[in-house]
Amino acid sequence: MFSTASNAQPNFGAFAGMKPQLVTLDELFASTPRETLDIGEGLFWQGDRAQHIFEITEGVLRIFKIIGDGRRVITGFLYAGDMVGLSLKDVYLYSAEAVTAVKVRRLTRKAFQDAIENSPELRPQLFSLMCDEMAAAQEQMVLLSRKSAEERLCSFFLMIGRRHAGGQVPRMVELAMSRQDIADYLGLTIETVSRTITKLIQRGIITPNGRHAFDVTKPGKLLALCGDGDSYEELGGSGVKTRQAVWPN
Amino acid sequence: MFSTASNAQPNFGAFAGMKPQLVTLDELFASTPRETLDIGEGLFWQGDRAQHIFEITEGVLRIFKIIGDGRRVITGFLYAGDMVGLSLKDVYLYSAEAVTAVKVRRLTRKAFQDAIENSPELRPQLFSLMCDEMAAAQEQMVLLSRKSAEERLCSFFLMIGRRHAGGQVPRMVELAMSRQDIADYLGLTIETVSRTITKLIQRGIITPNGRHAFDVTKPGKLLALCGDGDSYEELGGSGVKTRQAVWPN
DNA sequence: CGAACCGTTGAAAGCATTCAACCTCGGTGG
DNA sequence: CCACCGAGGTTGAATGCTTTCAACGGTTCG
Repeated sequence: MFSTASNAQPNFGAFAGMKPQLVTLDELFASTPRETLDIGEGLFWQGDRAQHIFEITEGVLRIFKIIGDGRRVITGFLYAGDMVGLSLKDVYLYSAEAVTAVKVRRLTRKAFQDAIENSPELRPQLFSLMCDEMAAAQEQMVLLSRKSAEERLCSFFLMIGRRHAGGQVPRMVELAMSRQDIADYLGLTIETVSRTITKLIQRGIITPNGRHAFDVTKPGKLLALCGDGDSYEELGGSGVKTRQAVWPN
Repeated sequence: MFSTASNAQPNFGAFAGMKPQLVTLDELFASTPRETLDIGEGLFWQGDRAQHIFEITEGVLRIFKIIGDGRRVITGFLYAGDMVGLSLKDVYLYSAEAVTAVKVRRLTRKAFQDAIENSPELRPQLFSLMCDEMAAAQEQMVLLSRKSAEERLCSFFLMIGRRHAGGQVPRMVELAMSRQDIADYLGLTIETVSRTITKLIQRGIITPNGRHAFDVTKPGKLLALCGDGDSYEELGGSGVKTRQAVWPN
C-alpha cells in the first residue's frame, strides 16, 4: 500500500546530542520519511486498526464513510498541512483515499501522543486544529441540513476557493475532485451537481476554465447565493449585525 | 462547540488541607456555583464573546445555528455531564438554550485552560471528549447526507435511547424535546417527523407512552431501519464483516 | 479507432415540503 | 365546573426539488 520515497529533511540546527525543541506540529513530522499515494489509492480503511497519525504534505485526500447498502458520504477533503487519523478509538472510523497524487508522513499514535504530552507548545496547536475541525463539521451540518442544491454548490466553491485566497472571496476555484466526490460531499447526486453548475454558468456567476476549474465572474452573487445570509445575523440576544463589503454584482 | 458525553467519577479520598489532585474534568467544575436556566432560556448566543466553559449538571440543552433567513439547525443536544463552550474563537459559533429546566456550572476559559495545561490527568480526558464529539458530528453528517426520514428518526431514537441504556439497544425512549426541535436536528420538517413517527407506531415498532416517550416494541426492527447496515461493513481493504446479535423481530 | 470513464442533459418518478385544516391537551377565567 | 383558548401535534392534498433512469457527448488511453 505504500511506496516510500524518503526525502527526510535534515533536522536543522540543533546541537549534537541535544533533543531539539519542537515548536510546531509540522516539525513533529518533519523527520519522518515521506510516502506517496497514487490517485485513488487508500491510506487506511474504516475499521483498520488505528496505529498512525498522518500529515499530508502534498495533494488532496478524501475521508469518507460507507453505510449499509453502499452509500458513501465524504466527510471532508484534506489538503497539504492537514492531519488525519486523530482519534482515540482503536480503529479508524472512516476511510482515507487519495483524490490526487498525495504525499504524506506518518507517526505512530504513541509517538504522537508522547510528543503532545511533552510539549506545552504543541498542545494549543492541536487543540486549535481540533476546534477548527469541529467548527467545519458544524458548518457542514448546516449545509446538509438546510441548504438547497444551489446553496450547497456555492458554499462549496467558496470554501474551496477561500483556502487558496487567504480567506477572501475567491476569483477562481480549482477543484481537484470529480463530480461524484462533490456529490458525495454535498449530499446530492452527480446529476444534480452537474445541473446546478450548469445553471450557475448560464447565469454568468462562474465561468468554466477546463472541467475542474472556474473563474468566479460574480463573487458577490456567489456569496449571496451560499445561503449564509450576511454572516452571523439576527439571532436574538446580543445579535451583532455584521455587514459585508458590497461586491460587484 | 462541544458536546461530550462524560461519565465523571467521584473524587475518592484526598487528605484534608491538601489541594486535591484533579483527576476528572467533572471535579474541575465541582467547586463552582450551580446556575439554573428555565425552559427555553438561553445560556449564550452565537456571536457572544466566548468567555466561559459550561458543564451541564442537570437537564437538556440544545445547541444550534441560525442562518440567513431564519433557518435553524440544531447541531446537538447536551445532557448532564456534557460540556459546552469549548472553542478557541473569541465568540461562540452557535447558541445554547435550555430544552428543559437546566442546571449548569461555569468556568472562565482561562481557568479551564490553566487547569488543563497543568494536569496531565485531565488532558487525555479532554482529548477523548473532543474525539467523541467529532465522531458524533461525522455520524450526523452521514445521517443528514444520505438517510431517509425513516432512517433519521430510527437513528435518533436509538441514539437518545442508548444514552440511558448503557449503549444497548433501548427498550424505551424518552424525548425531552419538541417535534420542532427534532425536525431541526434531523433536517426535516415538523410534519415529516410527525408522519414518520405515526408510521413507526402503525407498524408496531414503537408504542407511544405519552407524547414524549415511546416503548420500543421491536428493537431489532428499529436497529434494522436506522440505515447503518450491520455496523462497519463491506468497505474494501481489511473489511471485517461484523455481525450483530439477532434481535427478536 | 473503440472502449471506458466522466460529465451533461432530458423525462418521469418519488419523497419531503408546503399550505391548510383539524385535533388534543393543559391552562385559564367566567 | 366547564367553556374557551392557545400551543403543540397530527393529518390531508398539492406542489416542488431532487432523484432515478436513460441516453448522449466528450476525452483519454490502449
